[in-house]
Amino acid sequence: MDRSKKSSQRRRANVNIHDVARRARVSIATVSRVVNRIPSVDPELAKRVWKAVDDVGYVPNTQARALVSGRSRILGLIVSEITNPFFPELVQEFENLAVAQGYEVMIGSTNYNTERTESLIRRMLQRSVDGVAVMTFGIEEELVHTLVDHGFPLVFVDAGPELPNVRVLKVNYGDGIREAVQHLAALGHRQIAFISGPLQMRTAAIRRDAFRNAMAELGLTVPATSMVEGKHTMESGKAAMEQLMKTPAPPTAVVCSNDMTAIGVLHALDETTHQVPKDISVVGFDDIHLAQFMLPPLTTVQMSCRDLATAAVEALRAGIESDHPKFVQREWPIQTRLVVRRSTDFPRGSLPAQSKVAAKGAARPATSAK
Amino acid sequence: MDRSKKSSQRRRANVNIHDVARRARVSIATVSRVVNRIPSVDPELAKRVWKAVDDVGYVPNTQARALVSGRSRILGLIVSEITNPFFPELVQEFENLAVAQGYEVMIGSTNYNTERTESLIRRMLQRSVDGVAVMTFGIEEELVHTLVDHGFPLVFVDAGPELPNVRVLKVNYGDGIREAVQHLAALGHRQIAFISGPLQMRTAAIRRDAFRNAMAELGLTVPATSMVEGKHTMESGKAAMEQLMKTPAPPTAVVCSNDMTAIGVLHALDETTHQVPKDISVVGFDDIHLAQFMLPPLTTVQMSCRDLATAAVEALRAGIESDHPKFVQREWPIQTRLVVRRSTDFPRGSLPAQSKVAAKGAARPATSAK
DNA sequence: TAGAAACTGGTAAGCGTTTCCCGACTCTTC
DNA sequence: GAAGAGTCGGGAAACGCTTACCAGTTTCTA
Repeated sequence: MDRSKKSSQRRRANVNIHDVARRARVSIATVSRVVNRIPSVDPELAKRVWKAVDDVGYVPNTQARALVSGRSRILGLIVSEITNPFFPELVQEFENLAVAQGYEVMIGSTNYNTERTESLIRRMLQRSVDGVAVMTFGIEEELVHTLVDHGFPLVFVDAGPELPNVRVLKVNYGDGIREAVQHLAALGHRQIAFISGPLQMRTAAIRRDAFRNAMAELGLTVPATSMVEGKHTMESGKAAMEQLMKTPAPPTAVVCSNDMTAIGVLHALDETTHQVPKDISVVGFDDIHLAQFMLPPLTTVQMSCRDLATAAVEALRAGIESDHPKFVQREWPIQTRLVVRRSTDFPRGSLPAQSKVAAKGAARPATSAK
Repeated sequence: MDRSKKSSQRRRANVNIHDVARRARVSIATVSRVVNRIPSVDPELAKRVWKAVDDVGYVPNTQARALVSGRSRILGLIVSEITNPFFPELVQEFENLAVAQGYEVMIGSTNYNTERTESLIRRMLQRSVDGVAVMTFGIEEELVHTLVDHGFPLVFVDAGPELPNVRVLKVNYGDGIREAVQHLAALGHRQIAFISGPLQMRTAAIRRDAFRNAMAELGLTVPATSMVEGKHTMESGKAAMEQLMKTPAPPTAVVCSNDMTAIGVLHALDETTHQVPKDISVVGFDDIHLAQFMLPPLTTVQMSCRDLATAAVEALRAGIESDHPKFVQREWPIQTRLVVRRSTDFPRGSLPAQSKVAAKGAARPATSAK
């Protein structure tokens, strides 16, 4: 009863700019100008056009728009794996910001798979995205090359090629990790171990170095057996912790390169008689949503998704919309900070009970657990 | 050195079909036919064209294609909240399947927010998606209306309007929940409580009814105090469990309407002296990834993301590509089944130790914990 | 009051495809 | 050897929009 209107074949275009023009008794050029808010149109006329738009229910066709303007108003977002809880949060923020700026976002996960990644890039090319944010936290060389060749604005995390259209989100791992180490040291820990991510992943190496430096600053040494390489997964975290417990002088605290690793550590300890935090303190990194849901809720270094997303979208927009893309800053700083929850405490028997409260207060910075 | 080629203004189109045509010394029509694998082209000629395509690095422009063909080859996917761990898994599967069929997917989350949802639908309309899967597990009436009016293929979960272009994924909650109840009953539980989702959410009501029926089948009664309404969140699960423990005869087992609720229950119990599963057994629903990472790993009713995604994509494709969309089946069944992990066990002291093993074997169906 | 400047709004040329229609060519067949 | 059937491939018309260019009006200045 309603769809008989225009069913020449299968669904064809809805109403178009001509319908609006006819109804408002103006040319299509004027409609276009009104819709795009080009100020040279008489306000009265504009009002008439808007009314017509409303009356006929006109929605501009993005494909046509993109075709003629050369910009798709789509931003690509490449992450490692969408099922890793860190990323949905990032995606969400990114999407909100992009949409607020009139962009759509095309999401893809590499799953650490070259073939998949290549197809992903090809897809983005085909849809002619206006720019791509690569938030994989690991440089995958080929990916970089393919993308760079095509000349559209690019954003990487931590490091990226020295090219005019590339911006880099510089995460300040040092601050957060130093806070974590100092927090543990203030609680009385001296034997602090570190479970890193896969070291060929650049971000993993950077985090590890940040840990080493923070320890050195406090004059604490880290025996080789206290540095274990994991894979940023729960399983690897569990395995790493089991290995740490076998060493002659097991640590009283463990700092992990990401939260999933820390969760693995919690699991490993759950299978022993050790309790967290009474026997061993655990610190994660990322502050994924899940961290606060663990038992006990995880003390962790927060890397704000919102900050990351904001910087990424802004850097991309700057590259796309600026008249002088060359002069846009190349590096965008991102802060990290410790969030203290319940997985860290004094090492067993380290302090007399009555001084605990004071020390605790001192050792626990900004306890904003959410 | 390379980009001087064609930089009339800001980045303009790369190579186009004309370039290929020129190089292969054919018309653009032929190139189009070759690229679209229309069989009426002489194989030799086709080979020449493919070579030209390769030589000049031609990538068809999707916008133009979409403009003329009227199909964007984009599938819309609407979920409730991408940060709820259930959804990324669904998104991933959906995307894989869609891409395999040559579609791109446009994801959006409603966040239970009407305004946001409206803008989302407007965006999808603008990008002229070929179809939309609404996987929110809750009917939001306005959403439905807006979508339905536009006539493109639609997929809903559980229930949807009776319209020719609408397909419905019918989840068989009954089977999985019955398995869960029988599992608990077999272990010896009689006082089994249920924490539902928000009951105005259709899926929540269905799950609750499935629980009631399963209990009735076993001749077990459910006192009103053992049915608590939650909100499908961790916080609400925690609150509900606290309420349950205050009742005169607290349950020995709790079935939850989703996993997040169950996780909340775990948290509530963690703050008491009750242990899971020794004192209380807990069963979730969904089998989110996280479920197996809990302490203890959660026994839960699995609703397979892959099944859901597969059905959604297929139903959508059927609506889009079929010559006779009317004859495509309206209902697509989805199974559920129990996955037994470690959060369920005998009620304390219910069975003598020596018979445990046997009972356990009997009571634990298909223990495929991953 | 004439002429220039400032505004408005219309015409039409693409943007890169797909696809209809038709002509050219190759085979058959009588 | 010519006519009819069957292939193949090219020309050109959309698809819906933006925007350069231009023409008509109005307003301002000398």
